[in-house]
Amino acid sequence: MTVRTRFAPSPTGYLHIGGVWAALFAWLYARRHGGQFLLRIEDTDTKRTIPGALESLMTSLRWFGIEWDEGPDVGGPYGPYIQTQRKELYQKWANWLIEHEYAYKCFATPEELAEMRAALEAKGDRSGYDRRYRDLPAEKVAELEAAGREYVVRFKMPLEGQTAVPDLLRGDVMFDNSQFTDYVLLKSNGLPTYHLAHVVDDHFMEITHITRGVEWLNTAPIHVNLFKAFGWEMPVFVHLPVILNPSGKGKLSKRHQAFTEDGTEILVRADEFMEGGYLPKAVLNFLANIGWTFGDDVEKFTMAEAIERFDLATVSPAPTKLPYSKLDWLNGQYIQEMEPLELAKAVRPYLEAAGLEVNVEALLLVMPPMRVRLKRFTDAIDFLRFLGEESPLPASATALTHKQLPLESAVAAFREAHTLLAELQPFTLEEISAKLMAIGEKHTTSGKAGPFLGQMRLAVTGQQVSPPLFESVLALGRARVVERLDQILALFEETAPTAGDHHQ
RNA sequence: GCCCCGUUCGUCUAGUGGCCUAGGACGUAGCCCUCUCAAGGCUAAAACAGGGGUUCGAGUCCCCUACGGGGCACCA
Repeated sequence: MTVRTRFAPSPTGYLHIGGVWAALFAWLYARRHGGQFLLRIEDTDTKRTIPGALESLMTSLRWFGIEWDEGPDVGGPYGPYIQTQRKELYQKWANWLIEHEYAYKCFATPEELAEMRAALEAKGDRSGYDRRYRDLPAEKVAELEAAGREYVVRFKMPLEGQTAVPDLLRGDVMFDNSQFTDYVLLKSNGLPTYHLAHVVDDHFMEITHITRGVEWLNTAPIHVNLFKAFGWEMPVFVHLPVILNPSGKGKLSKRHQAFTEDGTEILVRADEFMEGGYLPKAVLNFLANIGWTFGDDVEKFTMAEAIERFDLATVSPAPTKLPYSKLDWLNGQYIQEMEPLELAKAVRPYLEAAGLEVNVEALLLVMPPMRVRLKRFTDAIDFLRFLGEESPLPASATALTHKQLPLESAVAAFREAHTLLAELQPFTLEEISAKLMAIGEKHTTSGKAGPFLGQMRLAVTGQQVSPPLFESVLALGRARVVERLDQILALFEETAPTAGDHHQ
């Protein structure tokens, strides 16, 4: 039997990172076994569907490279893959259940239900329904129907005994049937609830492994009994653990505080990872390490490699928090492997979004040393600001001195650097580096270039932190550097007009 | 309140009765390297929630407690 898994989100908003994780595991498992992975849209709560959510969801999934073999847009032999378009199917099987006495029509009005709930709760019963329409005589049912009364279809849960939910990660989980009531399968608007829809769909779509969050474990007995009533073979249940909020309590939710107390940023929506400057393969690698281990103490691997050994059975049932700092590390590792051109292309949109116009050649020149410095593409913004916009001049010339580079030496060194860079031939990294180094060693009291290079960086880029000086100079280009040094020398003039030579 | 699940370094995890003086990774700290920032190398601190069993032997099996999480809709 070919393995068939599915990801079945509701189009109620942006894709959640936990959803990506669940989809990834289902996808990996299907790929591992050469089966199919499908995308199904559970939009039976029409009040909650948000226009555009479906598209955004598919865009996100595709950005990650999680491709479905069957789904709303690609079609497939078991479609349609959008539940509201399968309404008749659910109604047909709801009727089948009624005919075979596994379900019944319940005519309770909202008011009636509210009263019932209150009365039940007063007795400490939170089930919300007392099964009062379960055994209504056929004539009475016909009568109410003839009167045009609205109704829902409820499932006849077993009144006693236990239901075992066979869970791949936990074994048989036992539930007393007495704690359940008769749940709604078909709403009064004719649309199914999750319970009916997913059972019907998973059966007809021939899903072999139901992967879903643990929040479904408690209602799984309904599903198990439904499969039994229909006489359908039960898929394997895999209840995936929740992903917890690292900043506080509870599960990771879309309404969250953006940072934890130690200052790490909490990303939740799939698109936040895209905009945050992460590589999809890094995020996927990161997620694959949550609840599952590649093995051999290996933490960095491709999805192709993961597919070779992925197994749902070894997924941990324990809830976890996302270790975001590990994502940054992984992303940095992948960035280090990028070709300069590739990196330049990846980084540019982020610079532009930050309002920095940087030409590709300049960007390319500075990419080799930048590879090792970026955790996310967005990190490039602060590093390369000087390339994209006029950087502020130091407040005064003293800012360009150093205890090993007093004012007079600084003036002399900057003058020399100015002359040098204005004329240097060829204007290459090797030349710039050798000559600037020499200037530094010559003027510094310690004879080390370091202090001068640091001040030179500040002078040229206006930044305390930048890519290595020589690459920065190269990327800025002779013209801009010389112009910049003109301004720097003027600054020295203001501060110490008598320093250096004597034109005034 | 009732029911269900879970619990190894700060975090993600390895571990399926002896190979565990508990391994890896991120993060943290120190040192080296160094033009800033990084990267890289080396080193360090850091965990079996607690209590009872079972067993020659328990992180590994069982029970209880504690803690964490989830669920109890005509929402999924």
